[in-house]
Amino acid sequence: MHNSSAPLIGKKYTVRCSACRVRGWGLCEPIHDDELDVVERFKAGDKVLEAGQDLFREGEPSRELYTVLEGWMFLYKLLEDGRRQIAKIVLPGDFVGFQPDLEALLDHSAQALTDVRLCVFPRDNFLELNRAHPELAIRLTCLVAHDVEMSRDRLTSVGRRSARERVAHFLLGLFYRVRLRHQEPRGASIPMPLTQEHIGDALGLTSVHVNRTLRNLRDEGLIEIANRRLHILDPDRLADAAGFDEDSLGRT
Amino acid sequence: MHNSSAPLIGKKYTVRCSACRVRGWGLCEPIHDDELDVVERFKAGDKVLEAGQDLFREGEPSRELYTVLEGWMFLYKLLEDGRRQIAKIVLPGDFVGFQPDLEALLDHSAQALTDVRLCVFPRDNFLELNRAHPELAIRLTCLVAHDVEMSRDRLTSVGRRSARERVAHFLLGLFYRVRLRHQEPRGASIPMPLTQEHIGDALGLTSVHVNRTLRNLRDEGLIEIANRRLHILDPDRLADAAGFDEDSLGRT
DNA sequence: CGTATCATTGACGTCGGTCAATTCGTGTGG
DNA sequence: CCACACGAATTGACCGACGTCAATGATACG
Repeated sequence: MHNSSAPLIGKKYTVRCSACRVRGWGLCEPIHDDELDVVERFKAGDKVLEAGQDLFREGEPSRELYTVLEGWMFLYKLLEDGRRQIAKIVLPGDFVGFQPDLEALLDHSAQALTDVRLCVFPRDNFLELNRAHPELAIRLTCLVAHDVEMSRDRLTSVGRRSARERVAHFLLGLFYRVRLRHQEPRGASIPMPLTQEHIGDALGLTSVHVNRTLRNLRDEGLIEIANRRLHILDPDRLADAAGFDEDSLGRT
Repeated sequence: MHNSSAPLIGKKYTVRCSACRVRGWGLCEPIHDDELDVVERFKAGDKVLEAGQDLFREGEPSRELYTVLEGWMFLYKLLEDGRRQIAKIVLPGDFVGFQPDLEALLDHSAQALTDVRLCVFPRDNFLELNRAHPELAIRLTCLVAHDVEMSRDRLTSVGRRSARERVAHFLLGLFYRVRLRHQEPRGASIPMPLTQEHIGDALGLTSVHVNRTLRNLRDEGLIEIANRRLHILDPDRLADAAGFDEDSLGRT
């Protein structure tokens, strides 16, 4: 199991903030270049995870906070009997692990979809750092507030849209989100490390029904999934199928 | 239409922060008593809304931020064809209207369930206020982060729980949330201004199915709804029906 | 009283779930 | 290079939870 590009496992260096791949996206975006060393001194190092591994699990105490540098993850919750809800697909630049009470136990889990490299912040004194750097605090608030928006969007899909609309909406949203973030070639396709089961667990569907829905969309020439990549063949008609609201494409 | 207690409409005075009913709950909780006048000078006044009125609507520019002082509201999103998803039940002490980009258009609407009194903050310079008061900024972050938790909880319900589990979970969660907040008599009942349609729109169900589900729970002696009040008759068995996770009762 | 809103209930339909078999794809060992 | 293993994708047959439609009550309010 490894990323599409170069494997991460084994590379043991620590990313310098000044050369950080997500300099423009992560928590540190509003931090002045010449203040960056304050954050860098605070940073506890990098962490590398293989695809399929959990970064943390619901019920554990929170020890660290993370910015994803490379690779994809997802956040999820489990019910007692094993039913799973995936709450968020995490892309490079996303900040994970924050919760209202940093002393409390974690209320959700996080798992790597691909091999992943993370920037690690110690939990202790994290609020101090924010107090000392109001810009950081405000940026954090905005990141979290954006999570609320995405989460309510998803809730609206799962609560009120048909399976077809949900899948179309999800794929299109993911597509735009990835395209905004990756400086990658601007083709009409993105990497697709999610299985149909992942998609189902994100949308409140079974993988079987996701499969049928994807086949419909494929048969109609709207999308294509091959080689672990998602191709958007007809964005307009896909947006129709999604009942997509173009406004909701803010800075994700 | 009016609140269970005294009607709000017509009372035109402005609540003093020092006598604020939600002093211990709202955004200002961490603000020192002797600093409170800074916030008070920032406050733009009170606003009163009748039950059923919208405070703001999706797509409008954001002008103000609010703390609910009295009464209940809900946040919701509409699809083009009118389907509605209720994202949050808003109680006194809750802060509403914040979004990642304060310049952007609102991505959701807010409506009063009962008559409501709000504390109004101007949107402009709100971030300045936060910059000047790091405690406020951090408190805001925590409030927003708590919204994420609640939203993901709801998502998990809607995505992965049966109608029965959803309804039981929702009622129990609301019950605890209200009880934590109101200094009210600690009986086993709370006010219930929500219609069955509201409950359905919050849980991704139709009002008809909510009705049937409520009847089941009532027939089994778990709950009772009468006189616009919800009575929890058997919290333990209701928690069973919900597959309720007792951990998730943090400081809501 | 008349009207409006909400709750309730029955008959019936369907979207999406369940179960299970088959195929595909990719990585592994011989 | 081939045989095999294992997870994921695919497909069909069937089913049931929840939605739709529509009628009837119950309450509240002007």
